[in-house]
Amino acid sequence: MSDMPSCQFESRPRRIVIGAGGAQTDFCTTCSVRPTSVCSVIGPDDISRLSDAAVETIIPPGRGFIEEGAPATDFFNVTSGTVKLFKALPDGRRQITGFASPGHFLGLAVSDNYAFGAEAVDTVRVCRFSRDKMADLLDDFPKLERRLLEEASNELVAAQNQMLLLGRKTARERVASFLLDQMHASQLPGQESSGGRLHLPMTRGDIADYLGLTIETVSRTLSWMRSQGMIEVGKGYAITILSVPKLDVLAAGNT
Amino acid sequence: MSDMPSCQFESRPRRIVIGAGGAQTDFCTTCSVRPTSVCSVIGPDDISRLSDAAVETIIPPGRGFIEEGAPATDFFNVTSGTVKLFKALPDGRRQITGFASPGHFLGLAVSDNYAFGAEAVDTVRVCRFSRDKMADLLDDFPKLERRLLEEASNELVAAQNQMLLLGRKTARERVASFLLDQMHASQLPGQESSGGRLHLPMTRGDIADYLGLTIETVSRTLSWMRSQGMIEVGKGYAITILSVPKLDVLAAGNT
DNA sequence: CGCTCGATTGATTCTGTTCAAGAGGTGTGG
DNA sequence: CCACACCTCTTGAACAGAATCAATCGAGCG
Repeated sequence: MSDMPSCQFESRPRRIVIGAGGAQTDFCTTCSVRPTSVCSVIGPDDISRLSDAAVETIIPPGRGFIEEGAPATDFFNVTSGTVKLFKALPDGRRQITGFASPGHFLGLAVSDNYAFGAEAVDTVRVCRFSRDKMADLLDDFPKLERRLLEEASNELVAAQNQMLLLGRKTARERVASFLLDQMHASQLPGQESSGGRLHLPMTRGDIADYLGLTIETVSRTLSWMRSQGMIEVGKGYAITILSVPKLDVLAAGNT
Repeated sequence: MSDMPSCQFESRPRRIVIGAGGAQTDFCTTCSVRPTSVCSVIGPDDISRLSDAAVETIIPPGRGFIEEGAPATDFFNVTSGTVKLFKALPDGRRQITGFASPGHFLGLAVSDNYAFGAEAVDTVRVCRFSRDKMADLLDDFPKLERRLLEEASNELVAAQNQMLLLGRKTARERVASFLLDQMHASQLPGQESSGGRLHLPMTRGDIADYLGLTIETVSRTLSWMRSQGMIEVGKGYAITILSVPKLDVLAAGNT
C-alpha cells in the first residue's frame, strides 16, 4: 500500500494493461458493472472516452474517501464492494444515509462541496472521474444526463422510504425493513438466488447508524427475531432469512 | 370546475385570458416563479411551447392531488402556496418527506407510479404537465434535463439532511432545525427580510409528521423555546424567532 | 349558543438508550 | 503454543425522552 498522507487511497489509471499478452486498453469494455451503471449509456464506439476519463481506485476497508464539506473534486462509480454514505453532527452522532453497492454513482450534488462523507465498508473499487472530465462527458453525451436524472430519482425514492422508516417505524419494523431491502438488493443482478442467506458486509454499528438506532437495540432486535424463528444469525456477517412473510408483516407496520 | 370523479381539483388551460382587454396568451411570460423554477431554461422564444403544455390548477387547502401508488400521469410545478409530500404506513402513520413551495417541481420519479402523496397545505396553484407533454419538452430542450438533475440533486441533499434529523436529532434539535430552515426558505427570493417573523402555513400535526414527532411534543417544545426566550408564538400560524444564535446552537446538536 | 377542530398542558406509560458486564473471536508477541 | 490485548457482539439493569392518554382552552362557524 502507498504511504501517502492522511485520507488517501491506491489508484491507477484506467487504461493500465493487465497481463503480459493483453492488448486491452479499455477497462470499461470488460467492466462488470457497466451494463447496470450510468456508463451503459456511452456506446462501444465512444468507450475510450470513458476509459480516458476514469481512474480506477482501490479503497481498503474502513477508509474514508469523501469528506463531508470538502471541495467536491471528483465523482465516483462503485465497481465492487460496499460504500457507506453518511452525515455527522459536531458531537459525533452519525447517520448513514445509504449504502452504495456496485453500479452506484456517487457525487450527485450541485454544490461545490460534498454534502456527505463516504467510507469503504469492505474492500472497495471505484472509478473516479474528475469534475472537469465529468462535465466534458455530460456535454458530449446527452444521454448521460438523462441517466443521471434517473439515478437521482431512484435515490430520491429510496431517501423518502428511509425518511418514513426513520420518522415513523419502530425498531423491529426498521430492522425487518432493512433485512428485506438487503435481500432484494442481493437478488438484483445476475446473483444466484441465495435462499435467504445474506452476507451483510457492514457491522452492527453501521446498521444502527443507518436505522437511527443503537448497536444494542439492533443486536437485541436480531436476537428477538431469531427467537421468533424469523431469521438465523450466523457467525460473522451472515444472516439467513427463514420467513420472508413474517418479516414482511413486521416491515409494513403490523407489529 | 370540472365534474370529474373522486380526488379532483379545479383546473383550467394555461392560456386562458384574464380580464376583458387582455391579449395575453402566454401565462408563462408573466409567471412569478418562472425565474426560479425549471421553466427558466426555456427561453422567451419558445415560451409558447411551455404555455401550451401547462395547465394551471387551483387546489383548495387540505385537498390531495397526488395519491401514493397511483399511476404517475402528471408532473407539477408549484406556483403559489405550500404543498406537503408524504408517505404513509398501512396503519395510518404518516411521514411528511418535504414541503414544496413556489418554484418547486413535483413528480421526479422513474416509476410509473407516484412514490409519494401530495396535498395542499393552504390554497395552492400548480402548473400541471402531462407525462407525454413533459417527455416532448425534455426531448426538445436538453437544458431542461440538466435543470431537473440540479433540482433532484438539491432535493437529495435536503433528504440527507432530513435523514440526519430524523435518525439522530432530539426533539428540541429537530424543532430548532425546522424553524431555521423555514426562516432561510422565507428569505430566498425577493422576499422582504421579515425580522425573524415567520408565517408557517402548516398545522402542528404537519410539523410533527415532518419531524417524526407527535403534536404534543412539538407543542411542548415550542412552549419550552418560548420560555427560553428563543421564539415568540403568535396566534394562528405566526412564530417570531427572537434569537437565531440560540436556535443555531440547538440545531447543531449542542443541547 | 353550542359545535368542532387545533393547540396547549398535565400525568402516566413505554420504547429505546445508556451504562455495565461478559462472551467469543482474532492477531500479536513472548 | 499460550497469554494478552483488542474488538465486536450479546445480554442485563436502570434510566430518560418522547409517546400516549386525558383534560382544558380558545377560535371559527353554522
